[in-house]
Amino acid sequence: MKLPLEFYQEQDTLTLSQRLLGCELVHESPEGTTAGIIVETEAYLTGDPACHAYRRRTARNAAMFGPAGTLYVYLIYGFYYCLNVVTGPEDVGEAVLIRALEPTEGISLMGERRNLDPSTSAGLRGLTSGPGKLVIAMGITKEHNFQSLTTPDAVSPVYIRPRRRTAIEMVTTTRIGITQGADLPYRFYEKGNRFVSKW
DNA sequence: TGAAGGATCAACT
DNA sequence: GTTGATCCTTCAG
Repeated sequence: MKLPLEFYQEQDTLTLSQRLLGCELVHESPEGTTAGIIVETEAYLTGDPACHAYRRRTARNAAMFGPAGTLYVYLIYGFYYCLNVVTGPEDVGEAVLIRALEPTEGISLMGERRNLDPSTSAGLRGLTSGPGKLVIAMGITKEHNFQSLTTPDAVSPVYIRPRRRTAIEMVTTTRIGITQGADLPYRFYEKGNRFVSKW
């Protein structure tokens, strides 16, 4: 059921950013399985000054240069991790940032990880309504950097599967929290979904 | 060798 | 609306 390698290989980064909306991100962790529908993404392309791979390949951004369908996890502001899906051919540093999820599975486990009460409306929304939050709720760590979304390795499996739902209305805007390339329309989210981080 | 700054969040006023 | 928490990477000297 998981999306095959070809899904990541055969589409460019901007197309993938849009097509990942409505798909479901799954983590089969030792504590239990958590999953959520992707409702917000951002694209980071080569030649884009906001992209970590813009300057050159370094130890930090090396995963972005891996094959499509690889995970890129990195620390931001010293506190939080962000989760990216690597796209583009090998040796091309492009990726899609997953910015928000709508929880579907393992909600009580997410609540424990986030120290929130999912039985309240605010608590539920707070589980995954931002890139740093969803990484905590899903139990994803820096150990998942470089892991494949299609070929499980030693770390607990993370993958994305299609999820049938009615056609969504998509909104295209500029990206959040960056200074370079701030005018580029590379952010995509599901219109009206309350788990989107900001609208 | 050092210092600046960043794809964030939560708790303040 | 503003600010503090806190750490790793990068670039300059």
